Amino acid sequence: MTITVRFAPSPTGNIHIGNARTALINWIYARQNAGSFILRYDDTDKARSKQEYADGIARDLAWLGIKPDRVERQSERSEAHEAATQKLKDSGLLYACYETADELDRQRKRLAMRGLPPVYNRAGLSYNAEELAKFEDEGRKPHWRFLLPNHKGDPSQPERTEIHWDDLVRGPQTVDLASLSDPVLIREDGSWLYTLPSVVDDIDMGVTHIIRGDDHVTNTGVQIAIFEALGATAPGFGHHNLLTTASGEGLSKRLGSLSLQALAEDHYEPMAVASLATLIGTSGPVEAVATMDELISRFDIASVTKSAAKFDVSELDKLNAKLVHELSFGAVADRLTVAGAVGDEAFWLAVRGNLDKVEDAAFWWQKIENAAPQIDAEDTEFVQTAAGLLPAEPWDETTWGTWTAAVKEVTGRKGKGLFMPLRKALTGESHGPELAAILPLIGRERTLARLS
RNA sequence: GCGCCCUUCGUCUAGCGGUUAGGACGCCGCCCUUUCACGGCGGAAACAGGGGUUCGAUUCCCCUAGGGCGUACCA
Repeated sequence: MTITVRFAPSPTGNIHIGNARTALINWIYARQNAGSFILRYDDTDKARSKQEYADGIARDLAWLGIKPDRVERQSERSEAHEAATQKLKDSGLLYACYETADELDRQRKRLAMRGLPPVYNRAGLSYNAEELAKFEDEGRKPHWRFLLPNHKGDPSQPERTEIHWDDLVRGPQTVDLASLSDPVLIREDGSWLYTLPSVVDDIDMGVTHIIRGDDHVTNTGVQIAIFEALGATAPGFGHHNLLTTASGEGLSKRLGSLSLQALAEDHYEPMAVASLATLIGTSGPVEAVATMDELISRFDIASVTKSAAKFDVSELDKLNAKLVHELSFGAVADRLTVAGAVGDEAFWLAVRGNLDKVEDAAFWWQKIENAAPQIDAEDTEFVQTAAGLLPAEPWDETTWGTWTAAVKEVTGRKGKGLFMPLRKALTGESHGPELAAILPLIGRERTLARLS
């Protein structure tokens, strides 16, 4: 059986680093097992789902390096969902309820005040003809709940109230259905919540492993019950830990700065983001790896921890810089042009070690092309002397050594007093890439101009 | 309120009754380097608190505290 996983976002917003973690872990798991990765838009909520968000999700995943093997939309599968709905109704596992959201809210508050668990009372199971007539008269439409296979004191129900599964990351898990309300599967307006379509699609699409955030562990109990009610065997489950912000709050769609789109716009390397997003919260070293293949070979889903991990952007900055330092010219040539740094390979190799982001290369390009020389008053004479000792062209990486040796000889200066005035005159900066590499790029003519 | 889960250096974590409590990132120092960075070497740095159990608890049990998640006609 082909290992099949799915990433199933609802297209109701941009995806953030936490969603990326889920997508990446699914993707990597699929690749590790020669499996298939389905991108499935859970867009049953017509009011909030938007095409532009769906497009954005596809774009962000592509940026990360994820290319779905299949793309599906729940909204196009209502026939299958309808069939499953009918099946559940036929077997008496779906029942109509007429409480308003308000009434349900009050019921829960009442239970909470008495220190009781907020579990639905199953009133919908026992309306009499008179009550039903009254609801109809009032024009109320029902929403539909799935009858959980727990007995709650009802001897006609099976004994089993606990659902068990062996979680890919959390190990043996138990959910007690007796502490859960019968889930609403169909809204008053007749539309499905994500619950049933999700199970139906997972069955039909041959999903073998559901890998998602651990905010879904309780849901899993309900979902396994639905899988079984539909006559299917539940797939495997894996619940990874969630990411929080550095200050410990849960990630949410409100944190715009941690959206993939924002990260991309900030010029972070996709592999830096992917590395951090998948490796953090695991027992392995959190390092930036250069390729998806390497990430795939390094990641182990069993090494994911059970507690929430803090995602810190400053950590991303460091991984990003480290990655940039090792990027080959071929990998960045196109982007250099876009950034306005039209340099060649020699240029890239000279400056990459001083960059945090590839885009920063433009800064050094400017310094090489037309720096504003910085010459301190007390160095004026020294710099002019140095200008007079400039070797003839052609220049190469040995020119700097030749030149400074001559300058040292004549002026008697050495160390910082020797090279710093020259660096500042040539680049306008007191730090930067090695001058031996930079000097040939500047060339004799411009060097002369900057020294005078 | 109810339920589930979690708590080891600053951070991500290893540990599954007896360890000098290990690693990675970061930090500090030294070396390398005619700047910065890279690299090499070295260092500081942790078992949330309280009770048990035990010859012996980071490890097992209970309580407290802190945190995450769920508890929706969101996903």
